[in-house]
Formats: sequence, structure tokens, C-alpha cells
Amino acid sequence: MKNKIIQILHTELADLFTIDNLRKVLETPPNDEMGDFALPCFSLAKQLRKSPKLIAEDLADKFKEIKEFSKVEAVSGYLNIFLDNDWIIKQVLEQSLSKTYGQGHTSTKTVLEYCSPNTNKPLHLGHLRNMAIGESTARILQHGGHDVIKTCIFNDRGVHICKSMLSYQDFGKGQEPEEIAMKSDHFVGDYYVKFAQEAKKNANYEAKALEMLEKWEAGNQEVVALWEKMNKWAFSGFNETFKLFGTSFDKEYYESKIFKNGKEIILDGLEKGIFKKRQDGAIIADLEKDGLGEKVLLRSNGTSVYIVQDIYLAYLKNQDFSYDKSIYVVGNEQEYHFTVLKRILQMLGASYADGIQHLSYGMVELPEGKMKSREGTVVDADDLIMNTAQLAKEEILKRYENMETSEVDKRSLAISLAAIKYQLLKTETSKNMIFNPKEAIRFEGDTGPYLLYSYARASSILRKADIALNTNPWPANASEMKLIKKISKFPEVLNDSIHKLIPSMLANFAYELCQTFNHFFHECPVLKSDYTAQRLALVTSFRNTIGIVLNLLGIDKLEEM
RNA sequence: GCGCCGCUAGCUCAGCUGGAUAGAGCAACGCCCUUCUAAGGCGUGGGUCAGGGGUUCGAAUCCCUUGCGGCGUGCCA
Repeated sequence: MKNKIIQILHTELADLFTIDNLRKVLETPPNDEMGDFALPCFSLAKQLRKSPKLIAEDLADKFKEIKEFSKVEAVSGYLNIFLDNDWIIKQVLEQSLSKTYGQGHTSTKTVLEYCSPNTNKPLHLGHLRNMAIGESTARILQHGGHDVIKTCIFNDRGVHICKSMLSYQDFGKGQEPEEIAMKSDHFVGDYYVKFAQEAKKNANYEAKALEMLEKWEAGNQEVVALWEKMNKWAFSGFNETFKLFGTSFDKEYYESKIFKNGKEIILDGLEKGIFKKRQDGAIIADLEKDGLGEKVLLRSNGTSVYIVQDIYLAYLKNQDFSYDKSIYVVGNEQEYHFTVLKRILQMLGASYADGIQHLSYGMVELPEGKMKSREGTVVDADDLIMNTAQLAKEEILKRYENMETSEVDKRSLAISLAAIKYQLLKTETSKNMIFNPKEAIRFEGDTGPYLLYSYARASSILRKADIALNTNPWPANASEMKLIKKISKFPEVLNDSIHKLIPSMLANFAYELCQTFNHFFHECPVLKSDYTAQRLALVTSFRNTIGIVLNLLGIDKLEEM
């Protein structure tokens, strides 16, 4: 809708503004009494040698006769535009009743990497934020028209993996997770914790883990068999959590399969003079002029450091998918790493380097500070989901004493996930956030369940309606118009969210949309009204829009709650 | 040391490329269920937008500076 307004304005103002300029300056006034859109005229004052006040007044005259505008006002340097209600209603209902509302078109192919866990411990709260952002970003880009390939790199080898293996070997007594009915990745994780405890007492324990890594790299049968066994436990546990959480990957990469690759790329770069061999024999990328220092790529003993694997993986992904964009959902602590990665690929002249983008998100911290696995302050992903579901269950039983168990379970899980996902998504994506597990997850106010509840309320009305909806404009009141206008903002918000790659913007919009709906719900009876058919259209439009938004956030809807 | 990021109500956060009186939720207090779901709605109180300079017609937003906090700066991953 904003686009149409811009077009109308541009036909009269072509000598003052380009379309892009108008898009930039045209804003929404702080409240409805000031109009639907406002054009600040201050920037024109110098150019036209007139006061902003006079300019606004002149412009107001120009747009008097536009049929889409019901009123145009000059107020202290602003040109305030009031749209014709009937026109807005028609515009919005025309678009927002469709499943494709807000959908964009582009031929961009985008590879998205997220989650990427180590296989020595189960997924925790940090992974949950990563997955919430990753899954949601994938869906948002898809709705924007991107062809999205979701990928995950499993860090399934290395000293840290050997640590849990070593302590299992020493203390596990051959026990299997099934024997004690434990989720298998948790079982593995417990031995990782056990390792840390042991390493405190035993100074040689770290060295023993390194020894084991050497054996693994040499292909020692016993060690490899242990590695396979424990990784299988880790993966089987991860898969349960992925399923529970509602995420999946189109392509999985494994560090163990690629960690040796990439050396050729570096050596080739050395030959071409892109990289340098230092006095001590290490091969480095000189990034001094970018203010990034010297980055070692191959150690003096010829082995590669971690970033080489990422260089190779970027190359491999391009081989596999020949992408336009490659987005990495990784915490902000790795900003340096991804800046360096992109820069090095650019130095190598890789065609795919410019498409690389780090979606840097903020860390999840506890009120006491950072989560530390060694101190047992890590909030486990499965535990959090199930504990929150338990709380939701209690809330449900307060309301419906005799509900069938299967239905209670279904709803409580949906509510739990909505609560968790929304909480992790709503804070500005790049910002660190504090998560207080003791306060648990709330179900009231600015929360996921509030969104579900709003959707369910709309569904409930529509279930009870026995007449067809009518999309013809009607004399809509203030709360109806507010809702219609809020619905009309969805495409703009989605666009912003895509271009800035910030899913939190959409989460915040979801809340505002529901707030507006709940206000309408309270003010305007639908089924007992002179405009039932029209209000049904509005409720349908809301339900469809919030339905799309919830889906983009990765949140499953409930028809009843 | 150097670099990046953050600081908005008691708490958790919006406020997006500078715009009109700075907004929510939670917590506190008060009101609204014989009317479509009260996991809801309405209201009251609560602010030196960390401090100080500057740019501008206009600054929570941009620049400088101080303070506090976080992260990074490995031949770790």
C-alpha cells in the first residue's frame, strides 16, 4: 500500500523527489489523528527558499483532489495525508485474504547454515536461539522468494569430542544409554562433564585426550569404533531434539569428512602470491591493511587451522548449490572469524565470496552471567522444552479439567514451543539477551502464547459464523480501521526484515498485530453486528496474516486454546 | 594495549538507516466475564534514553569524549 501512495505522490513531486527518496522520507505519524502517512518538508526549505510550513501548505493544495486521499493537512512543516477508508479497506482485503500475502519474487539462491553443534554434548539454550533464528530466517527468505537450502555442519571430531570418549572409556563400564533409559546425547554429555571433573584432579588427563585424538587421526580401530558409537548416540539425540523443536536440514556436512581438505586451496594461493610463507614456516594471509592482522592458515608443521576448513566448506557449498548468497547463523563472538573468512575468499578471487554474510546473533546469558558447561549452569534444550510444556499443561488443566490426555499433550507442547521461540526471537537479533530460567517462561502479556491465543480467538469466531464474508467496504470504526491498517503493514515489515536480515522485526510485528486485534475483539462484536459479513472478512484477514507470520517465525498454530 | 558491540521505567525489552507529546510486557494499584476464548481488555503511577560536549530546523538515534559491561584480538575449534 505504501508503494501506491509513493506512486501517487511522485506523479506530482517528480521534480523534488525520486521514488527512492520518497520511500526514505515518507513516514507514519506517531498517532492516527495526524493521518496515515506524513511527508516532512524541512529538507526542502533550503532548496525552495521557503519555510517548511509554507511548503507543506502548498503541497496540501496540490493533493486536494486525489481520490485516494480523504484529507491532506499541513501541520507545522509536515504534510499529513489521510487515506480514504473505503480505498484502504479494499486494498487490504484484496491482498490479505490470500496465502501469498506479502510474498516476494526473486531468483536468489541462498544457502543458510545454522545450529552446527559439537557432538560431545546435548543442545542447550544457545542452540535454541540459533535454531529459532535459523529456521525463521529460512522461512522468511522463502516467503520473500528465495530458494533456500538449510545446512548444518556437525563438528563431530576434535579434542573436545575425544574428551567425552576418553571419560566414557575410563568410567562408562560399557554401559549403554538405553539401559538406564537416558536420552543418548545427554548420556554422552554427562561423560563430557565427567571429563572436566577428572581433569581438575588429574593433570595428565588433558594430554590423554590429545593422545586419543592422535590415535583417531591415525585410524586406530578401537578409537574409531568408540567414536562411531558415541557419535551415533549424539546424532540420534540431536535428531529427536530437531524433530521436537520443528527444524530440519536439507544438507548436512560433517567436519570429520572435510577437515583435511582445503590445504590445496591455501597452497595454490601461496603459489599465486596471495598468501605468504613466514620466517617460521607458517603460511599466512596478510590482513594488516584491513586492520585484521596476520591470519595463520597452515601451521609450520603443515597442518591446517580451523578456518581452512571453513574456506573449503564455502567452496564445497558453492560446488553443491552454486549459490547467490551464503548466510551463516553464528554467534556474535565469531564476527572476526567471518570477516576474515570473507576477506580471504575475496583475496582468492572466489566468485561466491561477496555473497557471504554472517547473521550474527547475540548470546543468551543467565542472570548470573554466561552459561558454563563445567559449572553445570547450562540450560538444556530438551529439559527447557519439556519443563515449559509441563507448566503449560497445568494452565490447560486449570481451564479444561476433563480434556483428553493426547489433546493436552499436543497443546502444551505447542504452547511451550511458542513461548520459547518467541522469547528467543523477539529481542533484537544481534543483541545479547538475558534469560531467566527461574521465572520460567511466561504465558501472559508479550509472549508466544499471547500470539497463539489471539489466533485461536479469531478461529473461534470463524467457526461459529454461519454466513459468508463480504469484502465490500463499510463504515468501519476506529478499532476496525486500526486493525486494517496494521494488517496493511505486513509486507513492509517483511521486506525490512529480509533486507536487514533481522527476524526479530517480524516477531515484534506479530505482537503489535495481535494487540490491535485483541483491542478490536473487545470493542467490536462480530457475530451480533450490522456488519457481521464485513467483520468476518476482517477477522479472516487477520487470522490469515497472523497465521502467515507465525509460520514465518516457526511457530505452530492452535485452532483452540 | 588495540578492535567490535552494548547501556532506554524497579526488571525484561521495543523504538532500523535523524522527525511531531520516548513505547510495551512483567511487577504494584484500580476497574471489566448472563454478550464471539479473562492465556483477554481498560485505566493509574513509574524516564536526566549511562554522564559530558558537538553537528542539525530537529538527536534515544549521527560525531567526539568519559564511565560501566560484554566479546574478540590463538600455529584453539
